[in-house]
Amino acid sequence: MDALYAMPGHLIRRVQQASTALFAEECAGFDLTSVQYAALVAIRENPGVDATRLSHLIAFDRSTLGGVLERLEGKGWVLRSSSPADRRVKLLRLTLEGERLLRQAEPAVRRVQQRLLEPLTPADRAAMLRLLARLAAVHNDITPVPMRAAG
Amino acid sequence: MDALYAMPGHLIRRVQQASTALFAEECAGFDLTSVQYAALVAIRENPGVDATRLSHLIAFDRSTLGGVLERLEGKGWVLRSSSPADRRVKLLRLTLEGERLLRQAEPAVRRVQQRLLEPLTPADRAAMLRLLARLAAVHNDITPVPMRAAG
DNA sequence: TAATTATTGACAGCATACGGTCTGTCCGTA
DNA sequence: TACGGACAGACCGTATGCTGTCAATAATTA
Repeated sequence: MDALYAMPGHLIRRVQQASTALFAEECAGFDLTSVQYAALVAIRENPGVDATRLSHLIAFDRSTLGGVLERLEGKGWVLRSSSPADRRVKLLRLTLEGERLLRQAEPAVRRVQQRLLEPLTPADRAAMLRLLARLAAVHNDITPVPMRAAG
Repeated sequence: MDALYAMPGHLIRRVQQASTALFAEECAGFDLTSVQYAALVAIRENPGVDATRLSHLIAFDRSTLGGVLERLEGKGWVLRSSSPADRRVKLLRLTLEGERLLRQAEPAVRRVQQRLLEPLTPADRAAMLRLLARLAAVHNDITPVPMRAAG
């Protein structure tokens, strides 16, 4: 069992669990998950994206993203409109409600990030960010998005 | 969007994604997920545990673990037997098949852990492990297992 | 001992996460 | 211009991950 507790895979899973729990706690009042938050931010910064490009931006599986967008649309935070240029595509943008929610939630999300690394010293926090970014970047080069959109 | 890519929460999610992808790749022939592997190892090291104690050991939600155990039992790797001492409890142990599979999969799992941190320098690998362990330990003190079993 | 409380596993329900498939659509090319 | 391949979104199926609830049973206490 020592082996299991020392495995990076297991440790990363635990930290991810902590991250999700902190997000849920801080954003309890917003009916918002971390996944939905990432999607909203990406849509705000890229109004008019389609779902496939969005899935690349935030590294979601396309199937997963479909459900996420459906719920965001249901809550009135996102609009999906057919593209006049390409009838396959649905363009995404935030509603005013969506933008308002995002502004309101941002302080809570900042607290999540802060609390997540709080147990570390400032130097260790910087190191952790650097190392995570490095691993994420390498993975990004190898598998930009879970399988399906690699080619 | 820069903000999103620099958030530890997002980065951890990406690294966890990489970890899962590597596990799936290395263990493709075993019909085994990382979650199932952790459960098998913990049962091997603690023969006769019940599901609730097991969920503490590997930090799974109890409900989630139920489904995992069901699948492991279905594949003939785990036995669930009623406890004579407490009729609420089902005791868990590996079958011979389960032990055999675990032995066979272990090299692949080691490769996963190695490949996951391979992009880092040896010094950075050690740092990463230390920092992850620190964060996981702190979270462990605060929420031993997702909600339900904290008391 | 009887009533209360706690615990265990099962189940329902929602939200990711991923792979596979299908239909409709676009686009380059013959 | 017809055709084959690439691509977009919709679905389906499986596996986590978590919350809440329930019945059975154990432990505690009045």
